[in-house]
Amino acid sequence: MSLRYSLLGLLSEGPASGYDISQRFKETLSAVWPASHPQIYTELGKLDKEGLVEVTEKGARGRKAYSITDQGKQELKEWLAHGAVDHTFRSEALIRSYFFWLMDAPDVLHYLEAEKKFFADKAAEYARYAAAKDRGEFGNTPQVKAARLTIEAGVRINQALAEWAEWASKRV
Amino acid sequence: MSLRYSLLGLLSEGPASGYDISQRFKETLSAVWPASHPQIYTELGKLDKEGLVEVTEKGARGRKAYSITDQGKQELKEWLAHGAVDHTFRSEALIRSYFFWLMDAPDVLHYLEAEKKFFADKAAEYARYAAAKDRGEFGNTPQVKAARLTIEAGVRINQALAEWAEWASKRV
DNA sequence: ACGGGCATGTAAGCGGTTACATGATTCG
DNA sequence: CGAATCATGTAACCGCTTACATGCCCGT
Repeated sequence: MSLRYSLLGLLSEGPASGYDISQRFKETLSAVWPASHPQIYTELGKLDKEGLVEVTEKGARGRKAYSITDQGKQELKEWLAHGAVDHTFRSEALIRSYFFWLMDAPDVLHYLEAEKKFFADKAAEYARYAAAKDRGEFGNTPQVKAARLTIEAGVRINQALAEWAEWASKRV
Repeated sequence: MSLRYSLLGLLSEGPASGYDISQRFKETLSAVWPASHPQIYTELGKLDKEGLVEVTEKGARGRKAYSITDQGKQELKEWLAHGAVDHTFRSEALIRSYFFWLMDAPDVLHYLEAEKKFFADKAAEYARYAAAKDRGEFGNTPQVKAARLTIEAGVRINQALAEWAEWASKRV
């Protein structure tokens, strides 16, 4: 259901094609939710059939720009106001730590080193993006402000995990 | 693939039934990876067919205890040593922050308040568990030490998100 | 003895990934 | 003009969830 409402939310900012949405996802939302392009295209098709979005523009090479309908807006607001929150958390990378006892210490340290770097780089990448938003490079619309909050979560999670990797390697 | 290797890893600690594994998952691993019981039972069946695990004990009311085979051990070690790490991160709860601009400020604050509490509670729950492990209540085997690292990641992520919710509510 | 939770499963369906396919532009 | 990349999709498959089904054991 998450992708569904993500699409409705993104289309609330204005009409967009599948490709547009794919790009916008990469910028910020991908920090907290992945979305592949086939899934986006098929989901847009479903939303269209259900009348929650509609094609309002056709451009070059088969480009179809979708707009959210009133029904779509209503469903999105309903979800935001009353939809249950799913707190499920998934991280394959962390599963492995549970099985460190099956690995040699040097391999574990090597793994943790790489993980630390990965998370630190991600955190830095998101932090740069956040700083650009703070400088007003994307304007100061409510949308940008909200996205600023989301990206901050990305920064903090990745920072926390980089520190965790550091801490863990001292314990091995 | 993650569940598959989680099962092989858990069975490396000793024979266990589907239910046993379900319980052990809840204790620690569920902080970083969810696993429902139907999925566990079906995956154990598949692993059995492939010869990576085998039924070594049959008990009351159809209980089947599985053990990891040599082939299973080998496949697990191969994964731990050379398997690619998937860093995908999923959190429905954070998606919503991207759409705060569609909500009334009071609703947003209310949502963030609840989120903060949720994450703080989770962090505290995992921290209690970690403290018990540090006190040696579960022994001091390599397995317990590794699980200690995993649970620490759970603590830190949830702490980070509780702080994020606090920070975000000041920015609304 | 029987009600509630323990324990084990099966089946259907959806969400999501991977692989494949194709035409349209842009750039060197 | 050819290569790379942009942009849009389709199909098959798999992981995972939800709902259903069932028998056993324990406490009252």
